[in-house]
This record gives sequence, structure tokens and C-alpha cells, in this order.
Amino acid sequence: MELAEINRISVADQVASILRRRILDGELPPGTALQELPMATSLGVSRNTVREATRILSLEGLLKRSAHRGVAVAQLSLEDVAEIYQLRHLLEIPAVLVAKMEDSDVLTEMRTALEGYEDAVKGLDWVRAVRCDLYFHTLLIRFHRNRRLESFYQKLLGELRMGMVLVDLRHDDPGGLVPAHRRIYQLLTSGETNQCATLLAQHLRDSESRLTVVMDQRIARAAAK
Amino acid sequence: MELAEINRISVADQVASILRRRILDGELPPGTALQELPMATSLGVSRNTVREATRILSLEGLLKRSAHRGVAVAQLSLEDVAEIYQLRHLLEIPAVLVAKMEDSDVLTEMRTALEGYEDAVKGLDWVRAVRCDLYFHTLLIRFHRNRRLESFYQKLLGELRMGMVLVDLRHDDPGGLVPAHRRIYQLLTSGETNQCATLLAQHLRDSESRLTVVMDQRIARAAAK
DNA sequence: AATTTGGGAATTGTTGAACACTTGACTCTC
DNA sequence: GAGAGTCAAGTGTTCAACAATTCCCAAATT
Repeated sequence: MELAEINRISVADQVASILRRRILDGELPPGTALQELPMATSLGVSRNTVREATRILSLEGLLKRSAHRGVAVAQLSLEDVAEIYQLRHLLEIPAVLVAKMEDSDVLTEMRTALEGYEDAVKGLDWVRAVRCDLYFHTLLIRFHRNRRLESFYQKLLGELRMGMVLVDLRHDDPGGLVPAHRRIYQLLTSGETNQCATLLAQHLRDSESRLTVVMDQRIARAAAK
Repeated sequence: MELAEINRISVADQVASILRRRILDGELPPGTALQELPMATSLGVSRNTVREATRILSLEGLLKRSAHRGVAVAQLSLEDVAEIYQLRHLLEIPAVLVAKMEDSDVLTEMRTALEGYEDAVKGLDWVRAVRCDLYFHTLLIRFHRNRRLESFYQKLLGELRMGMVLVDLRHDDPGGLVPAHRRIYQLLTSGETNQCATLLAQHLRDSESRLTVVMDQRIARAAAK
């Protein structure tokens, strides 16, 4: 009895997934305007379906829609970044503090995420690197064992990722954060949660300042011309 | 130059608001099945618009949609309640810990929420009482000064409220939580945040157990017949 | 009698076309 | 040039149709 894998996902959700991937991979950079009719024809679906998809993504914060003016890929401001990192502190630190060595399911998945990160950096695949980096952090959140929190967090990191992929491509060294991840993982496996928390806090501050610096440059450059 | 108040909200959003209110006020109890065509005609809008509205509400967690089976008002399980209260602890406690006496804007609004709560209890208006109760708590979250957190929290409490309105109507005394609120407010105005945090934690545990007990009864009663 | 097996009805998922309204750019005037 | 009028393009919304799926019920099977 094959019970699954059949195309049980609505077309609108599939369209949303396609767009989400394109946005998160930097294929559609922030600010890109999206028109309904062209998208509909190019994807081979109706305009209504595209509208449903954009509705989904705008509720996720990836698209911004203004009435009668269409939708565009959301653009992360510095305030947004500050807000998101504030939440990362608020949520990730307690996560590692409640982490137990018995959570081996999470730990093993963290190991693969870590290895994926290292591979991506070696292969200069920044998109994948960012994805693995952030996936590692969603795994931290999993220690809370709370589905609602996890999906909220994924949404947050989605917004962040959108801002990161383009930024990190040229101006920064995304591999610089690998050692911190490895150390965090080690401390978790050995159960030294307190030490892990302080390291994580520092890592988050570091990560935030890297992003902020690059965004500042970008904004200054945009204002110059 | 009157610049505002014009009907700048899309019909779909308006429909979503109407449904949201009906759900949160208990007018549409959990489990209620909603059909597209009847809603569309009764609201005087098209089926497509109703679909957009239900899409919004299902992403908010108030409606549950299953493919080809329609949408229904979501039903809170005991696991859901546990999950939501876990998050309330995680978010509200740090909120009062970072609260400053300078946050007078929040504090004054808390005062009005508190008075509204007391009024509602006096007038036996449970729907309003629950609304004021939860509004008081969203104000606590405001100490974080984080819009994303605030909207996430509102979503959480929306789910909770849906479960509360019906439950509290007969089986419990919703006014019993008023004194705790008053005390929390007092401790905040006097800046005794640590003491406030412990009281709040206790209040949350109390609130959760009240809801859980009533839901348990309800489930047992449902299983009996 | 209980269970399976086919139909339909009813409802949702999706499409395509239509029309009203808003916006932004363009032109035209002064 | 600055402002008013014009117009194409695009979104918001509706409507009507059809495909796909589920649900219910009766007939057939065991």
C-alpha cells in the first residue's frame, strides 16, 4: 500500500515553494518587482494561483505587497536586522541552556549540518554555506521541542537569509564562522551548556556585526550615487 | 487635507478580519466547518476572495485547511496548550525582566487594560474579560520593543483565546486572575522586576492549569458519549 | 448482518476572461 | 518648468466554468 508521495500539495503551495527558493537563494534579489501575469504564464498557472502564492510569501515576510502597486521581494533594513538578532539571542541562548546530551537526534543532525557547512565553504558555494549555517541554528532551537517556535524561527532566519546571500557573496568571508560552530557543537556534546551559551552569544554578536558592516557599506554606496 | 481612513484595506483582508473576530469571540466555536460558497454569498463577496481570507487565517493558525475537505475552525489540543504556555514563559519572563519604569507608554496602557478587565468581570462579559486579560499580556511582551515578536505573540494568544472563550464561559471563574494582574502591574510600576518575574511565572502556571483542567473535563465528557 | 463496491452529489482546486480602480508616466498647456 | 488632463499598464475583484476529490448512500457480495 503506497500511501504517500502523491502530489498532495496544492499548486499554489508549489508556486510559493518555487518562489521561496528563488528568493532565499538570491536568484530574486531584494527589491525585485514581481508582476502577476508574467509569472503566471511563465509558471504555467493562472493569475489567481500566483496571487495565492504571493499572499503566502508576503505573510512570511519574504514579499512585500502594496495595494495596486504590486509585490516586490522584501528588503531588509538595519532595524530589521537588529530586531531579528535580538530575537536570536532571546531564543537561542535558552535553547542551548536546556539542551541535554540525550537529545542525540538533534546532535547528530547538527553534525551533518556542520559538515555540510564545511564542505560548502571548501567548495566556495556561498548559497549552500549560508543555508547550512542557518540550518545549524534552527537545530539549536529544536532543543526547545516546540513546533510553533521552530516554524517562527525558520521564518525569521528566512528573512535574514534573504539579506545574507547577496551580501556575503563578495564582501565577506562566510567561512569565518565555521570554527565557532564546531566549538558550539563540541560543547553541546560534552554537556557544557553554560560555556556554550556564552560562546553562542559572542558568535551571534560577531555574526550580526559582520552583516551590519556589509549592509552599511551597501547603503553608503547606494546613497553616494 | 484629509489623508486617511479611506477604504485602503483590501476586501480579502476585511473578510479575514470579520472571520477572525467571529472566531476569537467564540461565535464560531472550534471545529466549525466553513464552506466557501455560503460564506461568499452571505458576505457578498466572491469565492476567490473568501479563499484568500481563509488562506490568511489558516496561516495564522485560526483555521485548519485540509485539501478538498474544506476549512474548519482550528481545535486546540492539550499539546497545543502546553506548547503555547511554554512559549509564554520563555517570552514573558524576560520581558518583565527588561522592563524599565521609563516605559511609561506601556505601563499606562497596561493600566487601562487592567481596568477594562475588572470592568468586564464586574459586568460578566467573559469575552471582553478574556480579551483584556490577553491584551495585558501582549503589553508585557511590548517591553522587548520588537515588532516581529509582538505579532508572533499576538498570533499565539489568538490561538489560546479561541480555546478560552468557550471554556471559561461556564466552568470557571475568569475573574480569579484579576488580583494577579493588578499585583504584576504594581510591581512593574515600582521597578521590582525580579519579584514580578516570579509572580508572573506562578500566574502563568495557574492560568495554564485552569485551562487544562477545563479542557480535560470537556475531553472526558466528549469521550463518554 | 457486516463489509465491500460503485455510483453520484457536493465541495474544493484551478482556470480564464472580464471589468472597475489605482498608479505612474506622458503629454499638453500656460 | 509646474500643474492639469490623458492614457496604458497592472492590480483587485468578480464570475462562470471545469477538473479533481471526498463523502454518502444504496446495491451487491460474502
